[in-house]
Amino acid sequence: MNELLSGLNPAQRKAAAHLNGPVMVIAGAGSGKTRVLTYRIAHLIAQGADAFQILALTFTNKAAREMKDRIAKVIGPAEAKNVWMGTFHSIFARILRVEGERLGFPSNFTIYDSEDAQKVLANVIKELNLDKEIYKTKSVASRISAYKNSLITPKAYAARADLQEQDASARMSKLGEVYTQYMERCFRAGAMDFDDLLLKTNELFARFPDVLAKYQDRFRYLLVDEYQDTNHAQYLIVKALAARFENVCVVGDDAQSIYSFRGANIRNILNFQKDYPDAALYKLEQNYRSTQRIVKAANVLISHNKEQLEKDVWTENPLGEKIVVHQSVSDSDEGQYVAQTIFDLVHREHRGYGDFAILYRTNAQSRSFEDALRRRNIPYQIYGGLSFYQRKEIKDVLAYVRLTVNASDEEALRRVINLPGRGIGDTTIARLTIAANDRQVPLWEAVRHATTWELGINRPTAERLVAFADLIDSYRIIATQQDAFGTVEHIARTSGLVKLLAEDKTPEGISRYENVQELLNGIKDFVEQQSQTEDGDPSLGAFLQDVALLTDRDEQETDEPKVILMTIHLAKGLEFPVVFVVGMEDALFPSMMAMNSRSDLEEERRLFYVALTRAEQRAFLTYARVRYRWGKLIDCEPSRFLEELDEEHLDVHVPELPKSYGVPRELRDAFGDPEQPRTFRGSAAQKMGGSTPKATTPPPAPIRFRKPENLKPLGQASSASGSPAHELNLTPGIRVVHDRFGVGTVTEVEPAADGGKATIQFDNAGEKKLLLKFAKLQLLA
DNA sequence: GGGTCTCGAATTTTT
DNA sequence: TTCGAGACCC
Repeated sequence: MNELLSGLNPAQRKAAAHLNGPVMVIAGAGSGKTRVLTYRIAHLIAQGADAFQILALTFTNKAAREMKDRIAKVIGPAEAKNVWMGTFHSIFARILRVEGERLGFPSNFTIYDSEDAQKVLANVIKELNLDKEIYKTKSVASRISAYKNSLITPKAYAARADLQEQDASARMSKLGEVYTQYMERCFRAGAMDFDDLLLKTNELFARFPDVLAKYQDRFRYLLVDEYQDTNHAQYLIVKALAARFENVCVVGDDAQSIYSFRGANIRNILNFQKDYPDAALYKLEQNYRSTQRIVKAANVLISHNKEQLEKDVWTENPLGEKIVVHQSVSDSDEGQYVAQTIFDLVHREHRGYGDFAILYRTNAQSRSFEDALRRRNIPYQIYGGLSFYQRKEIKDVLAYVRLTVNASDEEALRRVINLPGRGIGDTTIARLTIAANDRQVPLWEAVRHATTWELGINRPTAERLVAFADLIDSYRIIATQQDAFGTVEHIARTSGLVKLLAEDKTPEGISRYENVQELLNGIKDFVEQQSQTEDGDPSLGAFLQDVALLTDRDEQETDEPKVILMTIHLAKGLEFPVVFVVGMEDALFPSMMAMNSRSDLEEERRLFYVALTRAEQRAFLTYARVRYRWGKLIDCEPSRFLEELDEEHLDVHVPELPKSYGVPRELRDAFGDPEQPRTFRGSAAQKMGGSTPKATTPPPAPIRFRKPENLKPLGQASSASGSPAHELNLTPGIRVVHDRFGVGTVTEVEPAADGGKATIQFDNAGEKKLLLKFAKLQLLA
């Protein structure tokens, strides 16, 4: 054993070697967490555990893939293949394919992605004659998703007066009905959404103890990666599976919990020791990634959070350079500074472009960096945005595939029934929908019976419907005779989809066409891969299962090194030699939506912690004084997080503003208010600049990131005019409704020129301090 | 049924 | 500003 684990440090080794009983590993950033998981699995097998008895759960396909690869290297690919390793969703989808019939789902059930789910909801809302301005599909979807992640089924919801009241106060008193209908529609379509995969697994385990026992017995060793990101549903699944043998090892870092908006519950990791009182706790505190400066600065930052597990991350790495904090005049200026700095470092320090990452809070920020990088001919790659499988043309092809595999799949049917155009319009589909709803059957049945049921559809259209149904049936036959590649190629050719794409000669059209070709190549790869393994399954159904839970494809690793641009969320788990964290401004980072409550703010701080700890050697933090947002130029203040960093580790660049800066054009346009003396703009900026020259003035001015309190922020004077929120004339005691927090009582009002602030005690969301200028409050009638 | 226009909304997003 | 959805027109 010692030989196998000899490459680990003492803490890592203990964590990897402690095989029985509950174990929690708190792994600081860059502390070799994956290494521990990998060696723990290898060690388990070396100690005689059957690879088939090990279940390792991750959050992303990428993480699962990486771990698989690493384990294969340690214990050999043959044995590694037997370990059940994958995302929560893929593992439990696999189990539900086998066991789902107990819950009434066919084994070929479809997995609806978020887009499908929202379309179903939109239909339900429409059919229930609800106001779509109030029942916005997005917010309805996120509410339902939150319920599912808390295991609140429509039935459970019906028993929860508090939740109903909360929804009613958001003027969605029919939410329960929408939820019920939505579930019903998915069920009839033989479909589960992402959340269902967890919800139904819980239901399965709760209702069928024999099934639970089977999997408890099978998975004697559980490992969970990124445990801090588990939601309630995932938590309960793990708990249920672990109940018998309690050989459960969770690995995570509470300081990197950044997905609470997706239902992740940081309490799961904070309470692990309460759930398993005799749990062993190991802390991986040695950081192998970053310089001492970065590690120390990150520690100081995260120490501002109240809720956290105690740990002391340290490193033996060199001290490294100070973290540069840089002020820019504007967002475009910020872009230029970053591009210029990358250019300089590439030449001065002989770095490659691939050494750099630019991390931002919101996708919208990428533009100024793209512009600046392009101007300097610096190659870059943006991550995020639409993934391959979310593209329309790909989803169109896959919809045919889905329909072939599962004819009940309503969303797939709706998507392709008139694509390419077959003369089947909205009216016809509406009639089919009514017929299917009346009979409580899948929409497909109505299509199939278009000529036999009395639906009021005219003869030619009914015949076109039957022809379409025949076409899909013919695909089903092909699918039994050919592998996935053969079938999809046949579908692409004969459905008319490819022809449709080929006709479009615009650059976008050509790209769409190529994407479909790319999909076909991917299917060919899949088929070849499957045929190489003895128990492989190259069928269409197998392909669809494989693809339904993929969001990204392996990023095309280009040979050319490129500067990476991505959101901080996407950067979690990655590392880069040089990192720029940009847009370090209040209301941007921390996000405005997160500034009202302690827990939200702490999550933003963790997000900054994640950003900072991505850096191996150098980190740059930049902010701008003004920035275009929603088409308007707005005034910005440096992020409060910057003040929280220990200045000992910082190198603050606040360039002297050029003399000609006086009244810059862009500012004059936006803020030119003749009645407003405009000295303070300049003087505030000058003060910021004044502290730069490090050696000169005797009493070194303390670093100030924030404007002195007595300076009114620019722009407010002119923009303060009547937004509805401060016409409400709030006084303490008034009951109001907030979009997100629901109903609350005003407890305190602080008037100000810009609308002021109000403290509100929300019935279900606690006390919040809201800026009236931004909070969309409504009086409760 | 498909294109064009206007309006409105606009963190983060592992699956 | 930009993106998307929905209304509206041909």
